[in-house]
Amino acid sequence: MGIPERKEREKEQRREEILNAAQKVFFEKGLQSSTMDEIAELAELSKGTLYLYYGSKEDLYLTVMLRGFDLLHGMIAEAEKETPSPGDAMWMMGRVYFEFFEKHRNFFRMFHFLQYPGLHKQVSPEMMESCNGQTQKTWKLVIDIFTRGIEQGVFRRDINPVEAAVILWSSANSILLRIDNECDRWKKTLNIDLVQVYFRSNALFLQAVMTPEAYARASFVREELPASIS
Amino acid sequence: MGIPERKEREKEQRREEILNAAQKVFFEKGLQSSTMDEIAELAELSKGTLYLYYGSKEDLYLTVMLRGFDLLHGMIAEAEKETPSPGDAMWMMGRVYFEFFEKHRNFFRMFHFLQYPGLHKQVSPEMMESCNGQTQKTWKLVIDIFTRGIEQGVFRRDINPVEAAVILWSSANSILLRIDNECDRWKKTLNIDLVQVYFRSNALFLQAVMTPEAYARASFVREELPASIS
DNA sequence: GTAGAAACTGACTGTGAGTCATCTAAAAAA
DNA sequence: TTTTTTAGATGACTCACAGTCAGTTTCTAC
Repeated sequence: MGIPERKEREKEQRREEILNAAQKVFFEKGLQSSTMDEIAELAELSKGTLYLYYGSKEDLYLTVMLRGFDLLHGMIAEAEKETPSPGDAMWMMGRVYFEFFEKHRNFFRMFHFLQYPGLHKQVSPEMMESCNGQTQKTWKLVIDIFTRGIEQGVFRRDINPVEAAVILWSSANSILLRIDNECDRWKKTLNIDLVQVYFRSNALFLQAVMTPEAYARASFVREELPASIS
Repeated sequence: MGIPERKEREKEQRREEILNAAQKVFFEKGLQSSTMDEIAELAELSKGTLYLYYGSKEDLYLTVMLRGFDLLHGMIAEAEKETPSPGDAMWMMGRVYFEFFEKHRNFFRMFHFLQYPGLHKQVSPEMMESCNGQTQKTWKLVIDIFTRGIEQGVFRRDINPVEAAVILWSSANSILLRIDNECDRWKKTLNIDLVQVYFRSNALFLQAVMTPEAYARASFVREELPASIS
């Protein structure tokens, strides 16, 4: 254990410490209302030091977000491993994403930073690349399930696995976002439980892309849905 | 025409002038990069004056956005009026939103301000109310088509019109957002045309919620899709 | 012990949202 | 016509905060 190695370790540790402080502050206040001074104070470092480790506030934010991506990827990978039938696995994707949404709401909210246009000014290209790589990895998992399902005759042969993944993921994401923002409003004004809508939407989609035989056999069809979280 | 009336008119006109300047600047630079000073200069007024007419930068932004909502509402209302069959009308909703997306991309992008959490700090409650009212109005149009379609046996009786509207709108919105941000990436890395995905997603959804007989009769099924915009 | 490198600091700069004491010109009153 | 009142407009100012950098401290090597 030479000195350079120890220093390298210490540097990495400092990076982590900063990231932990940032995560705490970002979770509490969101990107806009968090300040670098506050993060620095929590990390017991000066503001200048933060910039030795991270290029900008946004870079720091995205690095925290990547932890969320990792977490979600892990959850999805595990669910996929434990669900051999592609039809059921696809249904599990929806359930797992919902579970992630409930347990790690702060990370879920961070994800939408990427989608919000015009907020990327300060993000370094390398950071952008990291994020794209991470998302690609997770997309690949979902697309592969579709590909496998088509080969096994579970999904219709005329659907494109990538297209199906985009459709399922986009609508799931969009409805969860609505649950996060507007759940109470929909409940009050139109008596709609958006959580139910989320699962019905996924079910409707699967019914549309699965072959009738596979759908009839699928075990999720009569599964009990989670209760509303409102 | 008394003096108070004239003054009132002039005040309203000034409000509009400010709004026009703001729209131009926001369209060019987005919310973050636009400054009140720049808007003031373009409107040939001092910054202080802007705050006599609008409570905050965000209020001003949302007021511009409301113009976009109006525009979209008008387009949807007209399409609905000219399409008697609820099945075709639902398909038209997707086409009209796409047309809006293409022609008024700047407004489309503004819409997502509402969804982005934590950006609403500076928005006045009245402004929020206005936005909710506007969106409700447009939701109602879509929901009514579903309700009518169910009564006429075009849509399955076991679907809830509000739920169907949420699902269709959310997924459409989400895919358009992806087209806006990531169209080229998907084309390059996976050779996927997201515009096609958008229309296929809508078609898949309609197939799932329409009765088989109505679907067989629907005129949109074999319609030619718009070419990619990439 | 000392030279030099690496890590850290915090006062400083620049920017931009929002404020407010002051000014101006039009309307009302005299 | 002159004076008073008032609504509307102004822009210099404050305050907050991201990002910088000249200077300081701490650690390593010799």
